[in-house]
Order: sequence, then C-alpha cells, then structure tokens
Amino acid sequence: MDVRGDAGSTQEIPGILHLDMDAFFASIEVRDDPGLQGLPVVVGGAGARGVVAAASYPARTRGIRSAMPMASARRLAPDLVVVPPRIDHYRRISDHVMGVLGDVVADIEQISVDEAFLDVRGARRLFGTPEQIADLLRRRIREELGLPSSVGGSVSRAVAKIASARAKPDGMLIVPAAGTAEFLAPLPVSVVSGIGPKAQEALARIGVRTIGQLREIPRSTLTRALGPRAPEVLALADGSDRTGLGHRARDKSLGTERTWDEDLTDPTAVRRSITQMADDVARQLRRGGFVTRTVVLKLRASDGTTITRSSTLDHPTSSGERLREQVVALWERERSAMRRVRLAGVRASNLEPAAGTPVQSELNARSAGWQDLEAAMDRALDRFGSRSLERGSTLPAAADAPQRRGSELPSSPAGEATGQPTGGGPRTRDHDGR
DNA sequence: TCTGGGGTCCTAGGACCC
DNA sequence: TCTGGGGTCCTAGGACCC
Repeated sequence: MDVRGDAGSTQEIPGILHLDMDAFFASIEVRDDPGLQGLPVVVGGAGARGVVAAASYPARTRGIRSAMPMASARRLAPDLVVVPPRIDHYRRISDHVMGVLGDVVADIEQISVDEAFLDVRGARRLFGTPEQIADLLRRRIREELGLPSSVGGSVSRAVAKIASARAKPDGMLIVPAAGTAEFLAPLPVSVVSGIGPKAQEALARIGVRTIGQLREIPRSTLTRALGPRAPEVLALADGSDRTGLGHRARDKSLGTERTWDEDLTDPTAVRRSITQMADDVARQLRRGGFVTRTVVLKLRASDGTTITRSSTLDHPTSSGERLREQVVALWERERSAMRRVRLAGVRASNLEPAAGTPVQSELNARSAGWQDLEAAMDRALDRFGSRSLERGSTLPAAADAPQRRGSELPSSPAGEATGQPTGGGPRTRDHDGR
C-alpha cells in the first residue's frame, strides 16, 4: 500500500496518531481522591483471585503491572491501595475524552475505553502539524478532565501505537517517516501488537529478540516462526508499513463469565449461576438490538483446563428462556466430568440485528448502556455520514436517557453488565474493563 | 496466595453438498 | 464400488488485546 496521491512534492506526514490515557482507571481514582496522590494505587478485584486492572505510576515503580494477581501486587507493596472498579464512571469520562478528540479530528477510530487512533492529515490546515495537534489534544484533556495522556505519531498505525507507549507517562513522540526503521530497530519484538508470549518464544528460538533482528532473518524462517503474520511484521520492521485507520465492525459476540474465589462443587449451584448468566446475556442482547444464533458455555476446572461447548439454534433469539435451555443442556452433558468449577461463562455469538429495519435496531440500542449507544452512533455515522449526528446538543441529550434507564436496572452499586446474581453464591468483584 | 472479564481473530477437523 | 475438489457451516481450542 502506498500513501495516497498526495502531490509527490509534499513530504510524508506522520499523520496517524495514537492517543492513550495513562493508567486510565488508576488516574481517575487518584484525581477523584487527591489523598491518593503519590501512593501505589491499583484498581481491581480485592478477592482471593482478583487481578490488577490498572496501576498508578508509583505502583509501577514497585514492579506492579496490570493483569498481575492482586496477591502478588500486595507482596510487592504492602501499603498498596486497592480501589474497586467503577466502570460506569470510567465510561462516562471516556465519552468525554472521545468528545474532545472528535472536536478536533474528524477521522477517529476508538479501540477501547482509553485509546483511539486519529488520522490528522485532514486537520493540518486548521490545527497545524501532528505535533501541534497532539499538544492541543493532550492539553485539552488535561484541562477539562484533569487526566494525563500520551500520544504517538507515525505514518502507520502500528508504529504510532508503539510510539505512544514509549512516550508514557504524559508525553508525546512523533516518529518521522524516514526515521521509522531506525526508531524500531532496538525495540524488543514484544512491543508489536499481536506478538504475545507464544510468538516471542517462537522468535527467540530463531534468535530474534529485537525488531531490527527481524530484518536479518530469511523470510522463510520468519514465516515458519510467525505464520501468516510474517509479511505484516516484516513491513513494520523495515518502516514500510502504511496501515491507516480501520473501522470497527459491529459486535460479533457478547457474554459474561465469573470466577469464584472458591471452586463450586455443587452442580446445582453451577446450574443456577449459568441460568442467571443466560438471562443476563439475553437482556444484553435485547438492549443492544441483537439476536443470537449460537450459545456458548465456558467452563474452567480447578486445574485451569478450560472447555467451551456451543450449540447453534435453528432460529436466532434474544429470549432468556431459550438461552437458559441451551446452556443448561450443555451443562448437563459436562457436569459429571466437571467436579470442581472455577469459572463458568455464557456467551452469545453469531449476532444478528434484531428483526426490523436496521434503523430500528439502532434505536433499540439507544436504551442500552453508554458503550452500546456509542456503538450505535458509530454505525449511524458510518451509514449516513458525519453530518447526520451533531455533537454538542444532540449527544448529551441522547446520552441522558440510557443513563437514567441504566441506573434502575443493576441491583449492585458497581454492577451493570454482569447483572445481578442476587441471593446466589458468593459474589465476586465486578470485574473491570481493561 | 498462581492467573479476571470483556472481547476478536485464526486454525483445524468433520459433516454435508455439489 | 472409490473417490476429486471446492465451498460452507459448525464445533472446539488457542493466541492475543485492553
């Protein structure tokens, strides 16, 4: 892929930015409670099997990282402050952040609550160079929300993301087109999104630890180690990658799961729990304006082995009753082999828009949570163009309704998507969002 | 006191059809 | 009385991301 027909004379602009909020959940909690300033703070589950969802920078200097078991984090910092997640709160702040980005840049791809890609090549005339735009965005987020963020910039999306990580905390790093390969060469391959522990192992076996070393490996060797991703990773390494913004496809699945602090040994308790989950998933489907064709039961045994069992329906549904039947039938087939259950989950995949016109299902989605509302707006924008929905007056007004509606549903303070395992077994912490 | 919860994407085998 | 090749759907598992 080449850059657009950009009248050959102009220099190639590193106009793909990646903006990432710094320690998002933890930064919010510290902002809201200044007494936490300077302390090792983590957001996450406090239970026996809790993990860290986000760690403040003082916590990070002690070696604490997200996804770390909470017990390990406590060992590293006995004075650790553990704050339970407030997902709805974070989501509202996320909406505000994305609103700021949308004020300045038309072309945005939000990829999670706390990060987004921006193509600023069209905003130059109005707002200046990528550096100036990044500055403006970070300043506005700091002023309006009191939160730190970092920005990376490049000619490619993958490199912009790597750059933002190098810019943290509270910094900016724009990589010029010509300096891309040089910038990447010394970095470990693990910085590339998509190169996880397994791929790193495979690369280490052929002597590759840095991105620079990737380029010296014969293509065929690299392909054996990485599989079909090899060409893409190679393009990254030599600076020729030009991937721009993607566009978020509509939701493909949705579900809920739960890990118990102590394994469940009573099959009836498991059954009760998964029927509640099925109801909850059905409710999420209806709120989102979806029906599902495939119901998946996920089970993890005490030794960590995980299985999934699915069944596909003749007719798509969003009925809790139907989901419960399916999920219970799947459980009945496995229960004798699953004496101790650590985790159970229910997921609906093969989603389709609920009956009615597409527009109708978009309207249904309005009664869902903020995220769904946003997804619905994204789809509307895709379909009708960016003028179809105005920011400013329309957004907050539309956003008010689901907020009120949402608040009457959950029975637990922190809860929302997880539904209400009322009266049932031990209620674990309500997850997180990272 | 080993490892959460929400997802996406990919692969591979088997069934089934033409 | 043996057997190709292509395509699609379903199921299951695994790697990976935030």
